[in-house]
Amino acid sequence: MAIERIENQTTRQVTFSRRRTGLFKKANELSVLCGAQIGLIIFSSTGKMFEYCSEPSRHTMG
Amino acid sequence: MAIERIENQTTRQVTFSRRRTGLFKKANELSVLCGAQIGLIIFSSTGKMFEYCSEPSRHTMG
DNA sequence: TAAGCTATAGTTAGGGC
DNA sequence: GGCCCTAACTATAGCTT
Repeated sequence: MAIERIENQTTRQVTFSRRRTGLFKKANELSVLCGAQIGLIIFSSTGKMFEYCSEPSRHTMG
Repeated sequence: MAIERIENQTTRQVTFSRRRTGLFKKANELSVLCGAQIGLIIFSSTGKMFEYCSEPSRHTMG
């Protein structure tokens, strides 16, 4: 599957929902596995905002 | 593989590098496929910063 | 550390409800 | 919109060099 804008609105919406969930999951895994601090903010093409912020880690924070 | 802090420093470093690359790639794919605007900032456990910001999309920007 | 390899675990497109 | 399913695709852990 080519990485280019999905023109069909329904398909784009479904893909956005699925991949956003996957991206948040991956961000959280990276944070936990490696003790990284991560902030992630997404604005959909309709302007809706979604965000993720990692938990503070006792390994990097006091 | 369990999602919990990797204690071995070498393994953690390698995993951080690999997964960070993967996360940036996924963020970019989501942005392009769905016309989303995305900002992502990562601080490694050693305090080094990495960031990603999507390209402006003509579909959501003027 | 950093590549490169590869088996396998994980993600997701497409479809139905 | 959400949830479930499966086939196909992708990411990556563990290993070698």
